[in-house]
Amino acid sequence: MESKTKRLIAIRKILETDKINNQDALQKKLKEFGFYYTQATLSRDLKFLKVAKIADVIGEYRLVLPEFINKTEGVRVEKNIPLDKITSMEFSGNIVVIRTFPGYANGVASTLDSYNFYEIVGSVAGDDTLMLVLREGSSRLDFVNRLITKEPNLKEIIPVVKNY
Amino acid sequence: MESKTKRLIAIRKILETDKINNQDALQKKLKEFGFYYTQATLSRDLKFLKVAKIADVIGEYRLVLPEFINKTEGVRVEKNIPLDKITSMEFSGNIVVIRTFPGYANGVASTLDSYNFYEIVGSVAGDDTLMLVLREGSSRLDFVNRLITKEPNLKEIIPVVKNY
DNA sequence: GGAATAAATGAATAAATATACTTACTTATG
DNA sequence: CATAAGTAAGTATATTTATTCATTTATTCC
Repeated sequence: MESKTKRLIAIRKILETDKINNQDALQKKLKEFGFYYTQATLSRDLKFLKVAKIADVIGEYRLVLPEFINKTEGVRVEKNIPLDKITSMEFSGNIVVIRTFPGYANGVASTLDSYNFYEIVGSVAGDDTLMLVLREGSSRLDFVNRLITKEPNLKEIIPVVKNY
Repeated sequence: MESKTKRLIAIRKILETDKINNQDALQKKLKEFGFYYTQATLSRDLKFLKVAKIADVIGEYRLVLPEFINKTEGVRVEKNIPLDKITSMEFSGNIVVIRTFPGYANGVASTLDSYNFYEIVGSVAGDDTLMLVLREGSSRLDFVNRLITKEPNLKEIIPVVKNY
């Protein structure tokens, strides 16, 4: 049917502009545009369109078109600067301060970013220093363990850390 | 709890390597790793981790970590208020970690700087991440409230915050 | 045009997922 | 220390979503 395509387009348009949190809401919205279909059809449509239902930052579910999903990171196509540019690592509070050879902080930061460690909320880098913010609930040891599995030769640089 | 973090990490690891198509399968897989939890808990975990359930190319559903979702096409329509470049905001300790679209962190930081919020001691920005240091005595809520009065549309991005 | 085949859809239902409510336990606070 | 406040997680259930099955509607190919 021609109207199927129309409906799919309408769905995409709706999901682009409105916050729709389930198929029921979508069905109602479609009605406003003159599309009368059952939930079953919408389920099939969403499967076809690869729409995802994801919780957003405020903890509400939303139907999201695939291209609108926030890739946080990890997809950055920068060559991985080896972590052996790191010269030291220290902790203070929930901050990890990492020193590198001059000029390498950004490279190291983006390498670490690309690993997308759950324990790290975010990072910023200057010239020879970068900082990571540890996630609340994640311990230094959690982070260190994770790091070592990725880059075992860092062991010498990583300070002895207690689990807090 | 410590074990919650461990479980979250395990979930992420499993979803990275295996094809998991529903919470039931995830629950079974977790058992192999010694994690015994109910479906309800996994539902909460997936919400927290922003895992999506999407149909893949062969029409099977899969649980997918946010950063693994393929952006196929289409570009998000960005408005030109600088703060609309913000994609997420998280807190850890006295640090606010703000993510932006690539390249916009500095712009956003200087916009925020220009507001001269009392609650913010200072900021640093990288490429797509900036950090604000909260003033001692100022709560997250203080900051969030202040921010919302400036930029109400940020509400969607700002996490639910308790007053500490 | 009409039989054969495929596609689209709804109704009913199965399956999967989210959540209200409760309990145990941990962490702050006076 | 005691009480409050917060967090984690299970149970039971409500809600949401996917699918099976039947029917209708379109498409293909003589």
